[in-house]
Amino acid sequence: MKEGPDIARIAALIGDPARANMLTALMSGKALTATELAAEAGVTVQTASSHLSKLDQGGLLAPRKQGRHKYFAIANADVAGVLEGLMGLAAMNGHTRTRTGPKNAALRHARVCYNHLAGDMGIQLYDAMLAQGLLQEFSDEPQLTPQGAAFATDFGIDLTALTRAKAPLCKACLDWSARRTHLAGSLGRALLTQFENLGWAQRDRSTRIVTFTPAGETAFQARFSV
Amino acid sequence: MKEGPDIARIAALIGDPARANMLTALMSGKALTATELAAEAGVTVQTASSHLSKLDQGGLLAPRKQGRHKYFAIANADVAGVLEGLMGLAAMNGHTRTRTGPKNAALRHARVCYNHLAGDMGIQLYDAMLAQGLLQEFSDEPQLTPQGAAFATDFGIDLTALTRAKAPLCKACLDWSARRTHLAGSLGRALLTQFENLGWAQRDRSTRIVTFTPAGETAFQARFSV
DNA sequence: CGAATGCTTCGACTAAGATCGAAGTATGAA
DNA sequence: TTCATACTTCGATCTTAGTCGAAGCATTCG
Repeated sequence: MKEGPDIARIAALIGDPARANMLTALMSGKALTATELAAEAGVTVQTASSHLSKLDQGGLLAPRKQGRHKYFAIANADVAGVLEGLMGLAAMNGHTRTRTGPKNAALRHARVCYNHLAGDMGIQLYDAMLAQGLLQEFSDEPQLTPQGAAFATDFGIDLTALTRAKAPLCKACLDWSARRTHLAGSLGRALLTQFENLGWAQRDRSTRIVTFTPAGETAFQARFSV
Repeated sequence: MKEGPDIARIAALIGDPARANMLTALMSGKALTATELAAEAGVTVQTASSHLSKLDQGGLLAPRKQGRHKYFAIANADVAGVLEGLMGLAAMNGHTRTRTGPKNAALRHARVCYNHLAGDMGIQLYDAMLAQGLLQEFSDEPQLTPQGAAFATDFGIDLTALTRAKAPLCKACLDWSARRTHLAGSLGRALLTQFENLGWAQRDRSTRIVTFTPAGETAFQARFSV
């Protein structure tokens, strides 16, 4: 009955528990199949299928058919941003479905947040890069310094390829578990990939947890100490 | 049933049409009473009261009692950011409750987006400040240049007071009607206030429309031409 | 070609919650 | 005090949409 974009429709889309669980699972950045997402949300495949088609129609998901599988992923960075924002709001107001346990502790320690590293280690990475002068904050947004660029190249990251893309290189992302800033953007993404390539860490398929090997943990600590 | 913040609860909060209308109305930055919001949403006061208490409990609103009135406002910038993000998503997918008409045209031309200027004129302001070297973009986030600081002071804005506050001075905000960037942050806010103080423009109480006087329009065009 | 797997459609059931009338509380004015 | 205004609470009704069983396509494999 009013003017303006129909914010209610897509908010309601995210507002269903089953759909929210699916979206949260997809925030790992990985594409998942309908059956996997059904398990993730705790519903049957029929129900999941109905939900997924609605999310797709709402433009929140980008489905991709591959043989008899259908993979779903978050549609774009805008959607991911809104979801992270909602997580922040929910965390701020204590509306967390607290299930404290080892799983949750691992999540708080190191996890994937739409393709970049979050959790305690994500925060440490960000703080260390600031302290070492690799990053600098301009009005709350991080900016890569010349030293930072040299470091990135030395670390095996192709900066020219990243800057060619339209996505911003550095972006601040607010962590919902600790309410602290960590590094997003294409550089944050490239760093996590590089951690994996170096054998320092490994992403878990569906839980968003990032597991560092003992050697990887020490190498990380040596390189990114505050 | 899952770990993580309960994103569904607050998304569902925004997802009800009546509540979404209230929130959209409050995006003007002005505080409104329960009765005004009831009219805005097209429901009775009883219903509105129920909705408002839920929004309050969810931490999305900041109510303030004043005599026998109760004023509601958006709780904080985080909430406003999520709402703008949702508007962007909705607009992107064509989920607009299109009611094209003079009212909508005025909205597209100049409107308030959580206290700063948006619409065509907001975009023009941003582009002109970039072209004149008052702003510069670092990784998609605007930054005030020394010339920009001089201009702001000359324009009657107390920059030292703004920088003292914790809120970022400059921030990019994506317009949902045109998908273009305009200036948010405390500077964007101060500029709109200054436009009002100079008698260039006037905000409408409930529609978010910003009306420029003929003199104000020409003064604006003279100062902020690309 | 079956057989098996992954996903979608259909239809019926159910539960959550939005809505409003009516009555109740609080503040301000006469 | 009495009336009026602003808001909240209660209770009943009713619509919406989430859910799953069953059946139907589509794709791959033996």
